[in-house]
Amino acid sequence: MKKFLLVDDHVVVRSGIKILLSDIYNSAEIHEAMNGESAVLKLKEHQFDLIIMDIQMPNTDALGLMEYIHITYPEAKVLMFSMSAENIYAKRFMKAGAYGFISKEAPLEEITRAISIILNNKKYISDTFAEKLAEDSFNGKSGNPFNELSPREFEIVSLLLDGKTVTDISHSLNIQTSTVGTHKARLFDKLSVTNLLELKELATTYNL
Amino acid sequence: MKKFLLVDDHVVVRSGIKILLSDIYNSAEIHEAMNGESAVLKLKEHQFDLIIMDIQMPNTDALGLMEYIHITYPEAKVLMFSMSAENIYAKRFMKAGAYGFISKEAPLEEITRAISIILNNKKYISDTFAEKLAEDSFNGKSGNPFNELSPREFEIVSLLLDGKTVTDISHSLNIQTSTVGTHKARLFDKLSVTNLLELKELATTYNL
DNA sequence: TTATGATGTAGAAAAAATTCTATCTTTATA
DNA sequence: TATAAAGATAGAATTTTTTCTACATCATAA
Repeated sequence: MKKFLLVDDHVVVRSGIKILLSDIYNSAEIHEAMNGESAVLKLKEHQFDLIIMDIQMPNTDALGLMEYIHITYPEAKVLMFSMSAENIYAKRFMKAGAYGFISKEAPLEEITRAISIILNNKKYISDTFAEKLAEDSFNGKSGNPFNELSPREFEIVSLLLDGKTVTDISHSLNIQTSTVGTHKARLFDKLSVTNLLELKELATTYNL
Repeated sequence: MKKFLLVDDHVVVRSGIKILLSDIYNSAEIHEAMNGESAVLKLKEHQFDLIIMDIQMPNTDALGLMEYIHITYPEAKVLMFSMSAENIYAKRFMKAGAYGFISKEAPLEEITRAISIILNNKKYISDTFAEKLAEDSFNGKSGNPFNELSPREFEIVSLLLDGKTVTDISHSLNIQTSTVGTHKARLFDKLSVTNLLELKELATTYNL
């Protein structure tokens, strides 16, 4: 008999997954937690076959929780659920020990497939995400993406995150705006972001 | 026998609500739509007792859909579902003709209560939302600066927060970039922000 | 009912940002 | 050490954004 733990702050989402699970794994034991705190308690009381966790919960640091679980229960298998499509967090969560990362927008079959793959002790990686990963490991990159930045790029990224414009930066660094622009384009590329807000988000997750 | 329509892009959420509904209203007929387009089709085919709709769906302008429903089927009753807590959107949706607005974080009882109230032809307003409304009318001004924005400005601020550029917006709204620029400048002024990051921060503190 | 202010729109001009290409320099590394 | 890769820099051309002005519409308060 399988034991599942659902960590999500939304009742309807939990119910939805619950139905899905009990449909496939009859007589499964399904526990729920609506935040990190109650998840930690549940984990102390039970040993789960699979933990399904939302990445965005108010008052809960999902990444921190993932790391905690991985360290405290190394064999625990966690499938991360994201409200939005595969995003910049995926890699981070996989690195923190998650067994899979999937969007709630994914079709039912993909969700059930992810679950069954993980229950068979394999990691689940969506096609689009796999591509990204392959690309990265091919390039030998790993770790904090901000570490890939050159000193000058890092200097500029900090100013950018401070709300400074390209022109501001060109003034305070005494270089041309085209130079700042070039740095900016290169650093956006290295960090795989396409706009300031994404950059901000990335910086926040790496608490820069 | 009741007829429901669920409009939400997430399978798990739809299933969750479905269970909830069929638990209370046995033999209810529950239809599903995963986007605005299919919702419109469903609406042409059936007459629903209640429409439950997510406010955030990719490729779907939920507010526009709400307005469309209200105009095309004036007696239709729509309960808006929001992923985040009651937020700035609530007021707008109620204004657009919604019968209720509720967070998916709400406890199960509140959700079922909201549904039954609306089925009895009354509008449902959550306590916290009612409080906010009262507060607003008491202060004359809202505590939330986003309420000062005009509909168009609000539309644009949402897209901006979505990482869309001025040009992107001008295309999707079929207006000139200068027009978008004007709106942007006015809304920055109203919100007293000077750049996108400040806007984002403000939006976050008001959990938009 | 009229005047006022907010709103939605855009043209034109100006400013800012981006892109592309090309140096020169520094730093690995075969 | 020679050579290639990575980094810092810009000029020029182009694209995007901003700003300023203007005008029509609409709601509303006097």
